[in-house]
Amino acid sequence: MPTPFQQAVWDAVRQIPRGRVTTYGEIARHLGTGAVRAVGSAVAKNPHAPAVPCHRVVRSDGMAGQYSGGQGMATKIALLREEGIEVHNGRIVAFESAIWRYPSQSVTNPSGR
DNA sequence: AACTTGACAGCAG
DNA sequence: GCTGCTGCCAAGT
Repeated sequence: MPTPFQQAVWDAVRQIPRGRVTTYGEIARHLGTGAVRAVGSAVAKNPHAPAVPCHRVVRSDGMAGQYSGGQGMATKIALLREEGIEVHNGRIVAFESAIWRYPSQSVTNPSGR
C-alpha cells in the first residue's frame, strides 16, 4: 500500500510526455519538497510501469541515472532511445532541450516566455 | 523509537 | 573539468 507521497511522485512522472525527460529535482520542486532522494526511492518502487514512464526521469547532471532490475542504466537508455531520445555512453544528447519543465501556476503570457 | 539505506543534487577540492 | 564528500526527505528494518 503506497504512501500518498509515492502516489504524488508517480502522478508527476505520469505527466511527462513522450520524447521528453525530467529530473528528480524538478519532480521534487513540483511536489514542493527537496526530497530528491525520496523521489528516487518512490519511482524505484513504482508498480505502475509502464503507465508511469519512470525511465523518463533522469539525473540533473545530464546522465540517464540508475534503473531497477539490476540492469543499471542499460534498460533505461534502451527505452529512452525508443522514445527518440539519443543517449551516448549514459549521457543524454541535447539534455537541456529534452528536459521537461512542469507547468507553473499560470502563464500570464501564453506566448511562452 | 532509532539507525541505515537510497533509481539524487549541490558544493568543495 | 572531473572526482569526492555532505546534505536532503522519506521509507524500510
